[in-house]
This record gives sequence, structure tokens and C-alpha cells, in this order.
Amino acid sequence: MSETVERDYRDTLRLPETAFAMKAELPKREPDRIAWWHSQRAYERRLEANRKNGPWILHDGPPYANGELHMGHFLNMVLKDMFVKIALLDGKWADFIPGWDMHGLPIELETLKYLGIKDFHSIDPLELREQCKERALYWLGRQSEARQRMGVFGHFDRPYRTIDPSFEATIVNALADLAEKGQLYKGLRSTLWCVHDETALAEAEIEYEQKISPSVYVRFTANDEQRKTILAAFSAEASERASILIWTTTPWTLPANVAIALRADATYGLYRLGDELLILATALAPKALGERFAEAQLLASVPGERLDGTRVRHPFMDRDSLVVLADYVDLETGTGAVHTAPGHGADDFDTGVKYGLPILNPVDAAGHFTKEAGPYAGMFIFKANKQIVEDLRTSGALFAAHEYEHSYPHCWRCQNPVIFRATAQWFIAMDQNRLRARAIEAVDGVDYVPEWGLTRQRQMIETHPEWCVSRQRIWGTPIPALICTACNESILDPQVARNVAKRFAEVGAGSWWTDPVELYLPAGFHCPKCRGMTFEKEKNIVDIWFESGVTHLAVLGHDGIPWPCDMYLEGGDQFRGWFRSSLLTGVAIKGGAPYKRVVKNGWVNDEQGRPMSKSRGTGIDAVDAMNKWGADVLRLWSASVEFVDDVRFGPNVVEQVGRVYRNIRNRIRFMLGNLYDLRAADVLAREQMEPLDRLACDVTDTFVAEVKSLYQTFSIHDAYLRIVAFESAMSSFYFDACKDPLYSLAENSHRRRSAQSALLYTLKRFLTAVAPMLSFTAEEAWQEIPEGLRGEERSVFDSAFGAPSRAKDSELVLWETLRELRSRVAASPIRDFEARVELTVPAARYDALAALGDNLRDALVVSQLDLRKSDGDDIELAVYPAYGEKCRRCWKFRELGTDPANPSICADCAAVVNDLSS
RNA sequence: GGGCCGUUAGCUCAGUUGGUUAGAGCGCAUGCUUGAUAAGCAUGAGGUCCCUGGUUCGAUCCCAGGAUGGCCCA
Repeated sequence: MSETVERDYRDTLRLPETAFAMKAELPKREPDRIAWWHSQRAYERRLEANRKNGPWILHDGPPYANGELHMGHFLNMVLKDMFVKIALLDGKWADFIPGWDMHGLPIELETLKYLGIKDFHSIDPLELREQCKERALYWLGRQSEARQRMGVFGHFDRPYRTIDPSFEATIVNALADLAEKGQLYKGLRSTLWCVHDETALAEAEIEYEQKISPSVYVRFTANDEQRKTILAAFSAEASERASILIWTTTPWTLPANVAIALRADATYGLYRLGDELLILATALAPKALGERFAEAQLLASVPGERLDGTRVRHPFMDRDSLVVLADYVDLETGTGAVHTAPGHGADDFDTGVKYGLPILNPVDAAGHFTKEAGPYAGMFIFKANKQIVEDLRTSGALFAAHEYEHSYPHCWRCQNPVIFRATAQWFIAMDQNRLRARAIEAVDGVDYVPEWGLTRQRQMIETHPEWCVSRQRIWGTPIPALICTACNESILDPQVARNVAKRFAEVGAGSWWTDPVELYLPAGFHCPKCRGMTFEKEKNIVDIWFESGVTHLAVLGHDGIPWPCDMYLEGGDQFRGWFRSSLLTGVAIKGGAPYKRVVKNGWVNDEQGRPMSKSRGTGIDAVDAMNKWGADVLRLWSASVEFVDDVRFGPNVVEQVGRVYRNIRNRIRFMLGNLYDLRAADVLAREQMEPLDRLACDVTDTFVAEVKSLYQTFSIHDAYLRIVAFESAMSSFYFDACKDPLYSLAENSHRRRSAQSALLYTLKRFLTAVAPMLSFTAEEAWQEIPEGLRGEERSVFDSAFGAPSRAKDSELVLWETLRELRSRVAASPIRDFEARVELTVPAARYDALAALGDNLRDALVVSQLDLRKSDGDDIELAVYPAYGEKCRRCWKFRELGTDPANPSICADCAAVVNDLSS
């Protein structure tokens, strides 16, 4: 019957079937998966199951609660999540408590802007605090949602927050601890100060930007008596007026000038120029004197130290300026004679202290000159620059004036230039109790990834100046210091602080503005200096770097979470920030680092390797990116880059990694599709499987063992490479070998069940291995595994890496041999079922191949195979056209027509078909 | 200006304890397949291993200097 000859046997095959779609539609599907995890309590359930195996804790560095999250946040947060999930799948109690940094100037400024208030003094502090809290909570909500959208597991229902009363109490108790150890003091320091925000700034709050400043050369002229001394130092005689020429880019600091610093070993020249004498470093004279250098006549020269202690007159204040010596005087710019105002510079301050100079600070908090500045009282300092230069010109003190572009410190938030200003601030004494030395020792005990982080961290401690922890703002935790009304002494008493902490824990830090001071005083408390009994509360708040620096005290060491924790993971900027602040408080208060390991992640730059920035519009919002590409593709991107280094991100990069994602997804889909008719009772144990399938399982075990060990050394990227290599090898070799048995054999045949069992095993192990990075997809696929084959593991996060044993070397060699042979067949002009292969193998390798039986033919995907022994050293593979005709059903070349009812198919297929129809 | 880090195919990255033709995945080109099909398989093209010196029999790998990008700082 021609009808039979033309019969299409497709519907008698067991082709793949699965609801796991080829098209991922991640942005659409992912939110449902998050809801499912939530409803299943997937994370909490696994945590409880793991509790007995002990903790592995990654302590979350708190993102700052203002603004949307960008891809830098994404990378950091997803990496943290990967490590948490790796620990989870390894059976550890990986309790992750996300946290937020919620106090501080940026939020205060944003709130003021939001409220349309220019001067923060004009709003009631408690009202402002309430508004700030609202803003911070708003951003926390946004960020928390975004973070969960990433697929991050953690206790988002109970994050730690620096504005929680309990956290504020932790901060104040930490201050009490430090005060007790004598680690806190109040002192006059030259502090970085923002006149716009009216507060002292930490170094971390400074950004360097290009700024144009006046560049002025000013004469400090000697009076008669002074001139004699100076000329004597030069052993020179002359009658002209003599001046030391200084250079500055901050004329407004001149009213505070009390000295001129020279370098002891530099050579200073006495030049006659026209009708005057000028003193400056010879090395800089050509540059400083410019065109007039040609007419200058060098009368004499001496090393700077010879001029130490001489004096000149201040150009407009009625006082002398003392010549002093300092190492930091450089011979690159200026005149080698450095204008010194101890109230307006860190170096200047140190020199001032060294020489016992008066520390003048004629500038108020908002940047206006005080009466001390004489004629300039009341003027804004940056505006006064011009006036001062004009006046210097008029008085003849000005030698030259230009404009000068240089990098200059700016306030990180308001972007205004900052100044140095001597003020009374609270400091953590770095060298009290050997804090600095002990911190460095602690660094040596920490494991850094990458290793050079240790050196970096050491340097950050070694060069760290005293840590200024006080701020003159509203939105923060008060420093619980008192001022004695009798003698004006500032007192930070540990007992008082503990009372304050207790009160804050109950009602929050706002009470500092409302409570009477007496509430905090222990009975009989008096001023240690004058024994006074009446006090006022100091109105400083604590630096937010200090707040985030004590998160370990608030989170670790409670509720089963150990102190120190296992890992901190943040961007490289935190060597100077959170890694350091946490280390210092840890060492000072608890005697060690709060972490065993510090992992640094790189910066996310754009596709050209340039930093992303909001202002240039190159910043990419994390939520936008997830809505566009899906969190899982972006998670895969995080694994595809070497996260320790700086990484690049952009549409093209995502497109590339998206293709890798689709590969992985399709390979998962193939495995799933071939499990649709497998029931738990059909699943074969490893030893019952056919040799090729057993080999595939062994190779899978090796893969899982390798990925697990890469994960454990934090080599996410290497794990990614291993995963991609594995799935692509599986696809091009093993899946191809499985297709014929899976599709054409009888449903319940041993060969077929064996292949299915191996695919099930491989799939489950693979999904567990990729779950830390491809959490959404792994879970989606896990849910598509037919009911009953998942066992007790409802979620992929109930599964475990376990302790897979690696395959024997001989097995891996056999696997690689098969892949190699298969690829030779696949590259042949006659290939696959068109082919008959003659394999001639060395005797030593014969047995291993022969033991595969007909699986060897399956592995090469050919119709016929002859295996022969030879004396040679290499395997010879010869390909010939297969015998017989192409079976219409299984496509293998066989003898056809053995079943008269089905003349176009082979005997095996006929048996299957007849069985189906009976 | 200083400290630290990076620079290997169009992209993301391996690698070489210094030794014959430097690898993978993705992309690209070509072919096969059409029973994983907006999929699968194969083949191929593509690199002065940032530059310049030095050490060495030999350097992409070691050393020095430089360029360039990044982070932190001044």
C-alpha cells in the first residue's frame, strides 16, 4: 500500500515536551518567581534546615538611602547574593540581614531642598529630623524593592537601619566605650570645612575638582631692623627695601598669616630687582620672577635654615610674620617661601603647633570674616579674594597676580569648594592605646581578595590622620557630650553616654533635643575640671562613617550571628571607607577586625571603560535595566565579568551575555523536554545505567565538584567559564548521542530510561550549580521537572552541592576520547547516520571502548560501528557510507522491510510501532 | 603630583612556574540539519599578547621606562 510507504512515523517518536519556554520573557516572569519564593518561604525554610550546620555570614555594607540604585549597586548586591546562596546550597546557615545607612548630610540636604528651605537654622530641628526620616524611609523602600527584584535572598522584613532607636543606642554606646578607653578627645584642629553646609567634613566627603583660583605673589617686606638681620644672614650689604616673596592661591587666608615656611636644605637667593631686594628659592626664581628674571641680580644665596627665626612685616595686618622651616615646602611651584596660616591648613596647623604660633581663625562657620580679620570683617571669604588682591596692589605689596587652574577639594554634596578652618571637634585618637598599630596588626590577620587589598588597607590605616567624628548638623545621632556652663569644658562621660544610649533605645535620638539635660546625669555628676554642676547638651552629631563603622556591633554578635563575620564585600572605594571605619571601631572596641575576609569588587564603567555618571547621562538605573533585560541576564553578566577588576557594562555587553543565557536556557530545555514521561519508579540508579550514561553522570559530578570549589575560592568568573564549557560540551556531544535512544526506542526500554535517568541527574546537578547566579531560571526550570522527580526538594534552593566525588581519571580520559571521536565524525563529509565507522584502536585502549558496547555507536551518532584492535599508538577512525537504507522512522541506515506492514522502517522501529498500535 | 590596579581576537575572558603553530565562549562568514527549530551541529576567518628598551640561546610571560584606563589620595 502506497499509503504505508508514505507514512510519516513522527507521531510514533517520543519527542521532547516541556512547558519551559524557549523564550525567557524574564522581565515578565521574574516577579512571579519572587512572589513564589516569598509564599514558599524558600529562603527561611532553607535557613532553618541549615542551622545545625553552623553559620556563614556575609555582613551587608549599608547602601546610602538616597537615590535609585545603579549598576554598581547591582553588581555588588548580586555578588553578595551569590555568595550567600553558595553558602546556602553548601548547607550553611547563611543568614543575611540587609542594612541601610540613613542619617547624614546628603539626606538632610535633599530634604531641605525638597522642603524649599535654604538655611537649616530656620527650621525646628525635630521637624527637620522628622522630614529627613520620611525621606530616608522613602528611599529605603525603593531600594529594598529594587534589591528584591534582583532576586536577592535576605531578611528584607527586618533590615538593620541606622535610624532605628536600637541602632542609635549602639552608636552612642560605642562612643561610651571609646570614651572609657580614652580614645575620644575634643581638640582644635585644622578641619576640612564646608562653608555652604556649615560643617566639618571627613576626607571621605571630599571630591577633587578643577578650580580656577587667583595666583598671587606677595611681598612680605622687612622693616629696618628686620632688614638688617636678614642681610646679615646673607652676609650681604644693600640699601633697598627687602621682601620675602610668597605665593598663594588663597589670598583670603592672608589675614590669618603668622609665618612663612622655608625649606631648610633649599637654596634661597637675595635678588636685586629694580629698586628692591627679593628673597626666594633660587630654583624657582626664573619661574616666579618671569620676564623680570633677566634683570634680576643675585647678590647672595644661603640655605633656608640660615633664615630660620628672622621676621618680616605682614603686608596689611599690624604684626610680624615669622620665618620657620618645614619639610613639606616643595620646589615645584611658588617661591619656596610658603605663606603659613595655622588656622587654614593641615600642614600650616602642624607647623603652628611646632613653633607655638598663634592659631588664628578669623572666619566664621558660614565663611565670613570675623573682627579678627580687620578691614575685611563681614566679607565672604571667596568674595574677599578680589578685594585683598586689589588692596595688595594698591599698597604695593603685590608682585604679580594671575589666574591658576588646579584641582581643589570640594564638598561631595554641595560641590562647593571647601576650606581649612581650625575648629573644636571630637576626634578618635589614632595613636592612643596603639590603635593605629593594632589596626595594622589586625589587617594582617584578614584574608583579602584580591590579595593586594591587604597592602592597600594597611596604607589606608598608616596614612589616616586623626578621625574627626563630629558634625555640626541635625540629621544624625547626637554626640552625647556636655558643656559645663561654668567653665565651658566639653565632657564626654561614659556613664552619661550610657544613660543617653538607654534613653535613645527607648524613644530614639530625637529626645536629645527635647529632654532636659538633667535626665542623663548620674547622681552627683560634676565637671571634672571645675566641679561645676550645671551643663548644656552639645549640639554635634556623629559622622555617618562612624555610624556605618559600627554596623558590626549592631548586627554581629547577636541572635546566633558570630562576631567577626565571614565576609565583607564592597567596592574598592571602601578600603578608605567602610572597611576602614569598621576595622577601627572593631579594633578599638572589640580588639579585632569584625571580618575574617574582605572581598573587593570593581567599578562598573560604561562600554568604553569610562566611569558612568548621572551628569553625562551614562548612568544606568538598575531597575530600568532589569525591566529591560531581566535580572537573570544581568546576574549572568555579573558572573561573566571578572568582578574583582573594574568591569564594563552597556547594551552590547548585555546582548552578548544574553546569547550565552539563551544557550544555557535551551540546554536546560532539552533536558527537561526529555523527562516528560519519566516517573520516579522508572529512574535508574547509577549502577544500573548504560555505560555512556553512567559516564555522563560521573562527568557531571566532576563538574559540580569543580564549580563548588571555584565558588569556595570566590572565583565566580571561573565558575561561569566552567559552566559554559560544561553545558556546551554536553550539548554538542552527549545530548546528540542521547537523541536516537530517547526518541526512537520504546518508552520503557532500558536504554531509554537510562538516558533519561542520566539527564535528570545532570539537569538537577546543573541547576543547583547555576542557581547562585541564574537564580530565577534555575528555579523556573526546577519547577518544570515533572512532579515526583524533584523529591523533597521543592525549590532548587532546597537542593545542595553535596560532596560529589570526581570521576576517575580513566573515565575523564574516556569521555574526552569519545568527544574527540565524535567531533571527527561530525567534521567528516559523510557523517552521523549516513556513516559507518571503522575504529582501529591500540590494544591498551581497546577494553575501555569495547566495554561501552553499542553505546559507543550511540556516542558517535553513526549507523554502524566496527571496533578493532591494532598495534599502533593512535586511534584510527575511518568513515564509510553506511550499509542499508535510511529508516524512515529512526533515520539510521538499516536493513528495511523486515516487517511487511512497515516496509520503510527497520526491524527495531517496526517492533516499537507495532507495540504502540497493539 | 603620590599610592594601588588593569591593558591578550569585534566583545567577555583563559593561559604561558620564560620554550615549538597563544586558547574558550559569544559575535562574524560558510556549510549541514529541520524530530531541542526565533533551536542544534560542523568548518573557517580574525591577535605586532599596549609601546620602547633590558636580562636570556629564547619574553606575551621577568626587569626598567613610557602610553593609556580606573580607584584612592594630595
